[in-house]
Amino acid sequence: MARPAPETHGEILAAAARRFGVTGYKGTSLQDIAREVGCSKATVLYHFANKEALLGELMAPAIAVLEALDERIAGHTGADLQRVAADGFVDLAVRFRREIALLGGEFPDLLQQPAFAHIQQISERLIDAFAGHSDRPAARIAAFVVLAGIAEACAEFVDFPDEELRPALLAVAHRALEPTT
Amino acid sequence: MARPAPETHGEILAAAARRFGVTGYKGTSLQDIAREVGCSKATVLYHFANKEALLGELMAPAIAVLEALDERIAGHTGADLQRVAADGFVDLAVRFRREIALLGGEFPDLLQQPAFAHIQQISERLIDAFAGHSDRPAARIAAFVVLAGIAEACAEFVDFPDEELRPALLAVAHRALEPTT
DNA sequence: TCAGGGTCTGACCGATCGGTCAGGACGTGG
DNA sequence: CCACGTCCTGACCGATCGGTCAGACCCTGA
Repeated sequence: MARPAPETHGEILAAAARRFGVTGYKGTSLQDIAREVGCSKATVLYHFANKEALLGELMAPAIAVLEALDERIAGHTGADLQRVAADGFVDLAVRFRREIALLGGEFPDLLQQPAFAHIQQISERLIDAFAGHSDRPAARIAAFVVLAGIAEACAEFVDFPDEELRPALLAVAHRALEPTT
Repeated sequence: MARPAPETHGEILAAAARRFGVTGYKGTSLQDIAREVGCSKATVLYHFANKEALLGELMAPAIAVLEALDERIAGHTGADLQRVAADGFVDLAVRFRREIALLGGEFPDLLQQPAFAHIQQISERLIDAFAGHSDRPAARIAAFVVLAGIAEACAEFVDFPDEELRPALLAVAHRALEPTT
């Protein structure tokens, strides 16, 4: 091969994003990624400690924004909280919909891993915000439907332009969420 | 072991449903299922041709009801269609939420298999019905959010009583779906 | 008593998984 | 010229996967 410039790291990252998006995390082998890059599996593991580290580096920007949103909603209450959470989450989901898509619906499994444990808690706080801090089952169920539905829709409509997807998701979110009592 | 009655078939089915629900289809091995039953992996494969046949028998009732819903919505139009589709899907999702949960978010992968290919088409017709036959992007996006969100919520709220889950899902579905123009 | 069919099992198979390791190729500074 | 660090590789590892197979066990009917 004799690559003059060591841009392999980025190429592996891009190839992994593509493969994860098609066949999911568990469904993609290091062999698959190496084949797409055109290098050996050992090279992939030279640039990344292991498969999980690859996923971690791929998700890092999205997670950082998610944590920022988590801090932001902590300063709001009532209907204001609901609006800030919905707007913030839709914006995040649209911006990072490629990252959401590449998980391929494997959120539940991946969130079990200790490295992503705090994301589970953040998503629970988001549900709580969507529900307007209400613990009525109907409010919590509606909040979950909105959160999960938006995430899935972002994975589905990956090729839609941002300026069309974002307002449509915002509209359905505000329609679906109950007004805070 | 010396089992007097050959009820092993049903025991394997029940054990598979439990395991799939916890670790998903791909994440559950025939070994896992055999261990839960207390028999050998070979016994599992004596009662079922292969792993996919096991899943097929587990999902058969839910698929039959889904196909019935698909036929039923074919006879309606307009706002009537939207209401029938939403009510029918919520009812189906609640009744078979255990089956939805045991797929563990692996729908996209599993639907690729030719055995489940027609389910993909049914879900597309459901989206179409939710959107009131509109091809406006916003309507189709809202329809997808509702469909995916309800499915995910059913998997999440597996232990909720039917009579509490069903009306809550119906309410959020009717709120979220745009009125047909 | 014995033949036959249903049930079940341990041993085994090839494939693939994530991951390790010794070492080759190559550019660079002393 | 040589030593060193970076980049990369083929060969290999143990584990696990879904699936096969010959045969053991047991009940039943002739």
